[in-house]
Amino acid sequence: MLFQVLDVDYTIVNELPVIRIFGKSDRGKPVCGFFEGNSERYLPYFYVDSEMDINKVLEGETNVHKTERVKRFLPIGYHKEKKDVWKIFLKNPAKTPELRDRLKAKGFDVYEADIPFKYRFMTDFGIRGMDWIEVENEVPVNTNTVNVESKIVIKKIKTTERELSDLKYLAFDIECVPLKPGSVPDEKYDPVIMISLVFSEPYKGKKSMVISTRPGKGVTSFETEKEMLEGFVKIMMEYDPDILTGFNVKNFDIPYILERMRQNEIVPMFGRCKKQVTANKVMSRYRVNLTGRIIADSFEIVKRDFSMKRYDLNTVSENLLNENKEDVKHSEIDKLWKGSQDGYEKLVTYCLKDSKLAMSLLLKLNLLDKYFALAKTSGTLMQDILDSGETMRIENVLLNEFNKNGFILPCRPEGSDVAKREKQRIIELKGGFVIEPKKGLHSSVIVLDFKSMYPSLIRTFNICPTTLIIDEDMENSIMSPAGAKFVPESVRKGIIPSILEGLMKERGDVKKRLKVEKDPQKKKGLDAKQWALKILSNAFYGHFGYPRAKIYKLEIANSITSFGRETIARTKEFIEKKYGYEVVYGDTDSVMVKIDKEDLEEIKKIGDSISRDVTKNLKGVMELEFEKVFKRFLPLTKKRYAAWCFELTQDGWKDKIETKGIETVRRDWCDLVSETTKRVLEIILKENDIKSAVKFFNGIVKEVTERKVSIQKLVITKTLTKRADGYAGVQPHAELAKKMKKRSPADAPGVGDRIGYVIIKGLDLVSKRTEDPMYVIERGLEIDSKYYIENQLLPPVERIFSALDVSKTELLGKGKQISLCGALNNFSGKPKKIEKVSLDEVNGLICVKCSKCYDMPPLTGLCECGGELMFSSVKGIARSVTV
DNA sequence: GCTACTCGGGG
DNA sequence: GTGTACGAGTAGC
Repeated sequence: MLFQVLDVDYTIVNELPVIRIFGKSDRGKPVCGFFEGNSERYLPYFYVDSEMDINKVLEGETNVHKTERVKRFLPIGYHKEKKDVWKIFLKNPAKTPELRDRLKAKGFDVYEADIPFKYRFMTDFGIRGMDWIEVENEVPVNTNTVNVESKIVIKKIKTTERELSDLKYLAFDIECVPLKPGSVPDEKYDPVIMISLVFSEPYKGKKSMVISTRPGKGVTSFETEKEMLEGFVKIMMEYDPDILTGFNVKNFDIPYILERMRQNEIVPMFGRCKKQVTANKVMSRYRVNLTGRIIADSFEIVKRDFSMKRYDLNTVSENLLNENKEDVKHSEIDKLWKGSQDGYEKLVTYCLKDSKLAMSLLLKLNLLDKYFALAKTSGTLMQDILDSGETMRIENVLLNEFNKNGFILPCRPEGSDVAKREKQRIIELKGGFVIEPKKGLHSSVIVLDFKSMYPSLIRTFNICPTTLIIDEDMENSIMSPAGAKFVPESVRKGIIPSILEGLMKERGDVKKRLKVEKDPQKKKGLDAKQWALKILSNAFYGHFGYPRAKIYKLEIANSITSFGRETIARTKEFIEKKYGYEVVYGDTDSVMVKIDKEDLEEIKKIGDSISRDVTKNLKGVMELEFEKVFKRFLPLTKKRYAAWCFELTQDGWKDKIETKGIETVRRDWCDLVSETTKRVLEIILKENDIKSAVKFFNGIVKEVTERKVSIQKLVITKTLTKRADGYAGVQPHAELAKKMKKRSPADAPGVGDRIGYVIIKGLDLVSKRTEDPMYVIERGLEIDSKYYIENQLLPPVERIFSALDVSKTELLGKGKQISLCGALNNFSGKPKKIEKVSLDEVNGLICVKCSKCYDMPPLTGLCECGGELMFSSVKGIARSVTV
């Protein structure tokens, strides 16, 4: 039998563990393989480095099975010889931490005592997540501990290479109604009213289903919530998906449904073993345990893989699928649920659409390809790849490779060590070298990059914890500019350099295959593979400087960056001295070289020849590459620039505007800002015309002042995350929500709603001058053009222009901006005092003593000169204002 | 400029 | 489950 590994866990049989491998056979059948061990039971173990007789220490430890004296290399520092260490075998994996902590408390050096049993097994038997396993002469097992038909004993394990099997997907979405309208549903009290399910393979001839406690067209209805939830479990078990998906199901739908099952006294059992499904809250996030299936939450993956302003299902589907959610507001769900049959059916469609979209995201965009590749290359189980970050992947690779070569790994640090490391890291870890940018707008700049710089440095200089020379003196050692010393490859090749060599060579092979591959499906798979190899290679460097890492070594991290800084500095010098070109900028692994040619092909030729020349003079596997051309390059500061970029692709040269560190989209900016910033950059970079860009901006300022800009472009949007009166400070959108509630409680925005607002003219704090755009249009209110110019448009644009020495006054169109107060003073000479004016005549504040004008009252309530402030209007100064 | 805190998605 | 885990963006100093 042949099957692909989806999940691994263990169960206790006769007080000893038995490994279970959950997978999908080549014939599309779910399988569970049981592995007990061959002649001997396979048991958990860890290591202790001690000269003492450990058996004396372990007397009375009931969980210890046996001990062995074995030879291993210690992981940190170069050691000529393996050392005698104790290998302690245990009975119950779950009780390992207890013993580990007792030994640690007694001062013993403990190794590999924090490896989950399933990973201990996988490492020892060379099994990686999503691997194919070949089993011969399978023997069926008689057990009722798993909900899988094919249950077999595994005696011998052999892995093979094969394409991904066809997996079965289920997308679902729940709807629930809060008992208290307008609040967020509470899983303790508020029932689930409806669940939609979408199947990747038909289930009883259906592509989708909606189950609910109210009958309707196309709805499978149940009498009670309890029956519906039982129905949900039944469908899940019968359909038996490998992958469970939905939008934010991991942090909402699943925990919610589990609590509803508890309230209804249903045992939550819908995985592939007879263990209850649990969702544990860890630091405000849930971790769901669903044995044998993989939860792949579309929301989480999209958030990781795509950069967007917002990540709600509608925005995400619009951007990635060109589809939209059904148009139902949260506050409407209650009405539709309780209202007419037509309205109810709208709710059904809405619920179904959400599941469909979640499924489409996963399948149409092949979102999982990259993660399947990461699971295989790092050896991590698919669920862990989706749930956890880089650390776990790296440490899995490390465990595999260290063990294979006779090394053992340290344990993860304890809380107090992490805190110490965090402090030390800030002080001692030095990053890459950023070349001071040459001011101005440059033309024809070549971008040259070091190919995989940090991994290449690690390989070139044999940087590894296993080659680090600790307090020994040795000839021929390699010394980094940071001072650490490593043994050369001839003495011992480091494990990490070897890992990286393997990963990088494999990536080269995959890329070669990718070039000739024609089949689009296979191409996607190969592309995911090369991406995973790159991501993994690049993550090693960071690991040495990560305070929670098993191998945290600042000497190593600093050695890598110091070699990097040296390389970049030398490269800059080399290019400037030998070629006479100017290096206008560079960051960590790149140099931007300004040359005097126009033609792209010609420029590339020069770039290639410089790269070759530099590479020739570099050590080891270091390589400088031509990357792209900046036809125009505008550096603002270190780490911030805009460029008109040309890249050579398979279909010739492709151009785009590239920005780094310049915010073009920000949540709290209105559309006008991003549009204007974008256009300004375009004029500067593409037309090479600063004056024209200034003129364009002057025009926008004028349009705003003259109120010619569509109000839609001035709308700023924020989400009301809690009740409007629950905010501590003054929040613009919360203030508006309060106002709207006063006007019409029924239509007021509720918690979770997005609120769009504009800033209108007035005397209050800006945050209190927020208004509903519709209300502004209806009432013909005046927007605060000064706010939009000074606080929205100017900040980003000013940063760009200051790199070109264009001043703020030029941007505002000098002469035209006489402040209203100035005009007022000029008209009236000395301000006259008027007792009362109405609010719409007020246009600012004025000091009675020195006549200085203010749009907003200073915090002190008084003028800088100490004078009293009065309202000013076209008519003069008012003591009070009628509203 | 840096550090501390908040909030996202879901209904 | 031999594991205790974000991260971008904004407010505040």
